[in-house]
Amino acid sequence: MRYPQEHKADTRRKIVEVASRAFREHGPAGVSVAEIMADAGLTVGGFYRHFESKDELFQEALERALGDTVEMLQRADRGAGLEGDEWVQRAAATYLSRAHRDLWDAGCPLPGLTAEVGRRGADVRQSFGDALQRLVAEIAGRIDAGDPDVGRRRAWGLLSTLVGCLLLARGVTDDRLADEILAAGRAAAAPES
Amino acid sequence: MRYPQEHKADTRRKIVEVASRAFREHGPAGVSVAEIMADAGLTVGGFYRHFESKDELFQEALERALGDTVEMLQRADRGAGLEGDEWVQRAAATYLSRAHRDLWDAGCPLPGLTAEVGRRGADVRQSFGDALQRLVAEIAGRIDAGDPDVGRRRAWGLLSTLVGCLLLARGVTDDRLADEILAAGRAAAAPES
DNA sequence: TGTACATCAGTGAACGCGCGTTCACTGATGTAC
DNA sequence: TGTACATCAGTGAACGCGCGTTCACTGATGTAC
Repeated sequence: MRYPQEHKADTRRKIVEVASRAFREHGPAGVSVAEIMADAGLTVGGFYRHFESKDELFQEALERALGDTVEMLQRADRGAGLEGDEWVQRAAATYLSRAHRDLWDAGCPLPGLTAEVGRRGADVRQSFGDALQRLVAEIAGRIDAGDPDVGRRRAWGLLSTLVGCLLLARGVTDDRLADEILAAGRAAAAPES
Repeated sequence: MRYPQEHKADTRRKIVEVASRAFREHGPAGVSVAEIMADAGLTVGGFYRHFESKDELFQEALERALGDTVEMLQRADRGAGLEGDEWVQRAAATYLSRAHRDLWDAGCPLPGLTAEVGRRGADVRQSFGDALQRLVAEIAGRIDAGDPDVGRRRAWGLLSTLVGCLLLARGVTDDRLADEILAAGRAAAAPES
């Protein structure tokens, strides 16, 4: 059956959205193309009308998921327009919250998927690096250090702490231990508070 | 053929060692049991005389790999017996070095494998959490803050930054960008230097 | 305006392939007599 | 001391299964005439 004009683009978007959640939750090796298509209300066969391979979908889904992180950090101050240390503290509290730790599928993809990216080809890593730099530029803009180089450096440092802390907190079973890790990460990310 | 007394234990150790490197480099989904056994100079069939499943091997290989990290951090000061901020600076310089970024298979397993752990069952995560706590106790002992609770908190914060930074640096293709990330991580991990 | 045809998003079965796991077998060593 | 036998680490082929990908097919819509 032939579909109206915008239909194909809508379908593609839907697949990427579903995949973005599934990959974050189970990792690329943990979900099949068939499962993703079923979640999107479709069947396997149609997949290759939209993507050349599962890898191509992975790359796109990852970029889309990174957008969620940008949004999360932008909304961290709830429109208060904070800057500098106050914003850092808010961002850390949001990112290193119990809620985010337990939210694999709609949260930041960096803790769960970056290792996979590192093991992939140069093209995936290139587009990932570009997206990362956009995220860091966003953070650096909020940090508001006089020198932009200093802002960028502090942004990479902050992101490292956030990502590493959430990763570790997600790796352990004991919730009390996870909370301890998250609290330590918040303290390390925003020292004066 | 029947083998001398210590032979079985030696073989098992060898398999774990080989697996520990292979899992770090390619991830658990990226290496087959057959490949691991071949690397250890054996054939697939014998695997189940030593392990109940690939998962059991993963768990043991991960614990062994974490031992490498403890050693790396212990040797970071090259026997100078450093403590406090000086030790932190040395440890960060070692962990967040170009060499360690490029050393997937013999380096710290935390950036590359923790996400996998987080997606696994409670038993793997439990033993992982225990090993992590041993590592953090080691770090806390070196940090030497008066209050042990503060030391532990700072140790988790430091480890978060180290792991997150190496993870991000390994995800990008551009070596210059990776170096920038590593330098930012070193600055964040050891602020006064 | 009406009609025949081309298009192409989506279907569902099929194809290969690799993987984790199983299994019948081997044969050198330790042990029982 | 010598011999027959039990043991069991290791072999290599085979079994199922799931997965990524392919393919012949469908049928409603847009388009050419």
